[in-house]
Amino acid sequence: MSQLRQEIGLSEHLSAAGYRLTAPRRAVLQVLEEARTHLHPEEVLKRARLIYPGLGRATVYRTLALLTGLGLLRPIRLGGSPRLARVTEGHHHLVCLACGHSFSFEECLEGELEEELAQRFNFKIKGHLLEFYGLCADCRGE
Amino acid sequence: MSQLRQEIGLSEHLSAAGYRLTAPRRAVLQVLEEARTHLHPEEVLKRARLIYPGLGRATVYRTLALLTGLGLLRPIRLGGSPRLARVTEGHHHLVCLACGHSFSFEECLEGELEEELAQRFNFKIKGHLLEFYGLCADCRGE
DNA sequence: GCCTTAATTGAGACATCGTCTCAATTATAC
DNA sequence: GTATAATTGAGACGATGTCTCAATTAAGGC
Ligand SMILES: [Mn+2]
Ligand SMILES: [Mn+2]
Ligand SMILES: [Zn+2]
Ligand SMILES: [Zn+2]
Repeated sequence: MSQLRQEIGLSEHLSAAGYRLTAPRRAVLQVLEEARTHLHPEEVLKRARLIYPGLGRATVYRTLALLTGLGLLRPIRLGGSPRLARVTEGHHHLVCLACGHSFSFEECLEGELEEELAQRFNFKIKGHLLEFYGLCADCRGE
Repeated sequence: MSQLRQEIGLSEHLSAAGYRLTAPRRAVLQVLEEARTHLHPEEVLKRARLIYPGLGRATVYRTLALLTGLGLLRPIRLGGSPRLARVTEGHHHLVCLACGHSFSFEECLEGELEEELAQRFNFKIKGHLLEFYGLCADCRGE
């Protein structure tokens, strides 16, 4: 019996939590699932309107808040601008304080710490973010 | 000869970088140096006006941007609201995605990684931020 | 399939936050 | 002191995010 990894989408989570699956929400969810980068909230609105033209700004923000409250989404801030990230993605960045550019890396050291903190604070940890910040080569004028 | 640890203030950094030391800026710097928490930018404005009443909003944001560009200050986001932090402070938080409350911890694992990344990206690292996020006990209804 | 009903919606006013322009002020070097 | 360029506050402006409310609609019970 091959045990296939069950990929649970955002919409399954939403309805499992007792929220209605409406057309406006589906549009927002689709945009989030198809996004390959950390999207700006207004970019989510723009893209979702291509799927569901009448979509209101408030609905987008309401849906984003819903997903955040469920621990599925995470608002981050990269180089001054607000972005959205799936909680399960790793976020490891170097961010330049002068120009805002960011660079990604993959190393992850937080496994051990996570368990310890979860116990100490009675906290259900869903993800983490590690940022180093400083000045990039360009901004140091080198 | 006792080697006293020289505490260099923000204003010394500013003038060393060739910026003028004006009364409005001094007020902002004083607020930042006396702050015991991560301040909201608008809170900086309010407090600095107690020192220098005529202070304009733009001047505050301009000064904050200056300090950020020099790598002395770091805009962070805690539970949905923008905050300012001294770059040299450690920032290790658990943040609840539902209510926004945050908890601090002290453990720090990033020393080794820091050097490696600085080389790889030719980046001058000034500080870091480590956040775990998830759901606190209250928000899980326990 | 219909009905009922509470959840959800979009419009648009509103609030907050942050930026920009420009004429007036002022820190600094000489 | 003077010259000069940096810096300032006012206030318009733009962007982002929230709120209210009447209209719509998903979902469950029949
Ligand atoms: Mn990691
Ligand atoms: Mn650390
Ligand atoms: Zn840079
Ligand atoms: Zn919470």
